[in-house]
Amino acid sequence: MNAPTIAHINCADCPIRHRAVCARCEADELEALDTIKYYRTYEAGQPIIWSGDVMNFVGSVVSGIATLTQTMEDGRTQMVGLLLPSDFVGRPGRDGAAYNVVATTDLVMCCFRKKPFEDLMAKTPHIAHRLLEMTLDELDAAREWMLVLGRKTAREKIASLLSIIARRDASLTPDGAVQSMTFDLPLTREAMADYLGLTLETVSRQVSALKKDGVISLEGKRRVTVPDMGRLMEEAGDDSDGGFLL
Amino acid sequence: MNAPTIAHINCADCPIRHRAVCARCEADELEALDTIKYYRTYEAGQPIIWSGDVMNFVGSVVSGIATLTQTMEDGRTQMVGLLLPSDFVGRPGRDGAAYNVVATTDLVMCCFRKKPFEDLMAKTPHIAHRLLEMTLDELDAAREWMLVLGRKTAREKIASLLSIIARRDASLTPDGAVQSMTFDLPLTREAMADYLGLTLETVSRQVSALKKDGVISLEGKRRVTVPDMGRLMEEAGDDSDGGFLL
DNA sequence: AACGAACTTTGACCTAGATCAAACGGGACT
DNA sequence: AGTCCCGTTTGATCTAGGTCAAAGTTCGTT
Repeated sequence: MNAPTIAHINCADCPIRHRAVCARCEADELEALDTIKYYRTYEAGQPIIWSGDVMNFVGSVVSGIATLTQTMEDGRTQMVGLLLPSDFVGRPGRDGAAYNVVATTDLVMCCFRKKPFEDLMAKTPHIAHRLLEMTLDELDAAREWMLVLGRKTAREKIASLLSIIARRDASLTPDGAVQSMTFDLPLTREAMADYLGLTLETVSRQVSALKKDGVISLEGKRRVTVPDMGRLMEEAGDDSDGGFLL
Repeated sequence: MNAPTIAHINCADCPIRHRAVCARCEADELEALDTIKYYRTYEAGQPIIWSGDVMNFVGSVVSGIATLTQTMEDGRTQMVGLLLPSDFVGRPGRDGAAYNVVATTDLVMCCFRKKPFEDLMAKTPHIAHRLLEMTLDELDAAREWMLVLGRKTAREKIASLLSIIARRDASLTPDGAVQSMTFDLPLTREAMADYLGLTLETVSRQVSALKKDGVISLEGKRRVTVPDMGRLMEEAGDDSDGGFLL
């Protein structure tokens, strides 16, 4: 049989180009994975897990978008993660979910029952290594977001969010360095506000301001085009090391 | 020979009670670790790594406290992690440091040159698993902190920080459930501000307010006693599920 | 004991973003 | 075509926390 050229820890055959590729995985490991995985779909708006629930599976997003949120008793909520295709959900070695996971668009997940996955992980070190790598990436992302939440102005926050979404979007259809780009905002103003620690009114105002200043332009409420990614990243307060490489 | 009863991924013999224990590690793995580790000390205020530097070691804190910070070009800084004894530093599989790491007190680190550590990790799956577990814990902590930064008021932020420090402190000398406790603040008001996304003046004011309201009392500027941990956690806005278990 | 430097507190004022409120799409129903 | 609903925009006002400034502590040094 053919050895696969692209091998992800979760799916050998998911219909997306996975962001992360594990070239080390062997064909028989993938086959082992194939025998225990299953797909599951969710509708837009449908909750996937509530914080505190037992979570008897792990998995990753195949298509669609989900959010990870934390909520205080009085209703204040903070989004702590945005799950785009190829992102991993769940925590091997722990039963309770720590966050609410909600599908914000129609969503397909590729799942594994937790126990078999953990068994497989114990047997195949590459999977654990890959998972460690992904978790470290997520940790970096979370820490980058702490800077956004703690120290950036509302305008910088919006620009940071747009820049992150654009970057993730671009990585799915890469063209090397990109100067301008267009994409769909997968989030309502309220969801953006929850991600950024702002109110939806402030989000709306700042989006309007960025539009007025020509940093972005809108087609409808959701379709955004960024004429100059470098400019956007300046607005985000990131050290723009010139080009926008992937 | 005696199998060790407490085995941490980094040190078999570090003079601290490690927060996290890996009972699965075998004696020979520990011996292998012993042969490649070394200790290093830093003075209070001394930088350990600058963001962007090549980092040719990984390690963990044995004693003392270090901070992980990110800085924008204009000087705004956000602390993204507080390294207490037993915390791990560094990223197997990546060369560049992503943050500034600074010793805030005199510090002892237990280090491994990165390459040998990675080799060892490849050979001993338990180490990778343990590291994954620790990284997932850190990710949870980072996400909890996102809620603090994004949605909590200044007073809640201070209470959250005190509660976290108290919790970590207590876990080093555990007594089961704790009602009241006393500890030293390891951070200046400025460092607290950088952690919380506030200014040092606001930190000072809110600490004074918590003191005036009897939530805490101070002995000097740094020694804090919390008469009622439950009260403190209420102030922090955490769902205080009654007792303060560890 | 006096001096300095670093850290902390407190006060007065200001502003970015929150809050409250009203109006404005735009698409999915009848 | 009308209307209902949900998301969005925009305006007017308020306030938590930032900014600027000046004292007060603590502690190590001469």
